[in-house]
Amino acid sequence: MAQPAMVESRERSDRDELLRDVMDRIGDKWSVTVICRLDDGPLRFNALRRAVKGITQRMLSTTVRRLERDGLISRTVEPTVPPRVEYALTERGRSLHGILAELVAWTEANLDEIRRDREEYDAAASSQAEQ
Amino acid sequence: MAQPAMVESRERSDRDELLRDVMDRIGDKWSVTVICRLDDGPLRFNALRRAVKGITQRMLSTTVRRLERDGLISRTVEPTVPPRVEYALTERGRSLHGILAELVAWTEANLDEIRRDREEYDAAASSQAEQ
DNA sequence: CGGAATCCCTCTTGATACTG
DNA sequence: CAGTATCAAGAGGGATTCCG
Repeated sequence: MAQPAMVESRERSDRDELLRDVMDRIGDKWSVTVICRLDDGPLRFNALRRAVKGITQRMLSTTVRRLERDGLISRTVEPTVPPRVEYALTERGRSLHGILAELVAWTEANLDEIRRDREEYDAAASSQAEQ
Repeated sequence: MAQPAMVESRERSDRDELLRDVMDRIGDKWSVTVICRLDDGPLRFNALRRAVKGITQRMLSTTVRRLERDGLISRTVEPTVPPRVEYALTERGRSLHGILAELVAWTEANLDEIRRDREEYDAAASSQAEQ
């Protein structure tokens, strides 16, 4: 039999850096929302802007460029005047969205209790501060 | 038949805010790594500090306090001298780790290609800047 | 329409030193 | 051992303006 070490080639700390590389990308304020919106279908710049409530032009521009750089979304320009630019999830982006959808489901299932725990924690902390 | 709207009670924009609430928590620099380390078993403060390479005392302290506030990890103090404080994942923390593990797997499967795409993207961008 | 450039401010993080 | 306090630096993000 082969040693487990041959299959388990990555150390834990390597996985840490790996995961952080992706978390740094999708952990910003807007990336996950943009991915979720585009999972419903391709959108042009201003339509996407309207779909992602609260985002500024600058941040949408920055976010889609970074996602395109990582091959998670595609950017298609029709050279008309004025130009039409369409953004869509790539296959890689769709596969990532599948996992994010699980995170959404987990959040919906847990967030109410988490918020209660937060209040409880804050109440306990502030009552202790009064001592 | 019941309207789909009765089941689909949350709007997309509500889910956006929901998900961001959790992403804001685990999207910071250290939370995910701490959760992954504690999934291997409970650890005391300095052991956890050694397990999470590169973290400072201050950031570990801040991170575990926030994770405890959300009920993702537990903090147990043995009132000895000097004190022993043990951190462990809660049931909720373990269930979240299950999803993070999928994210780790996705990252391991995709990161090499992502990094290649990044280089390609940057090379194309810089060659265009020379024009 | 779909951006880029600039300014500015806040929040996160890190370094360091101190403590029960 | 397990933290807290203080300070400084840097990145992320918002508002505004300009452009092809």
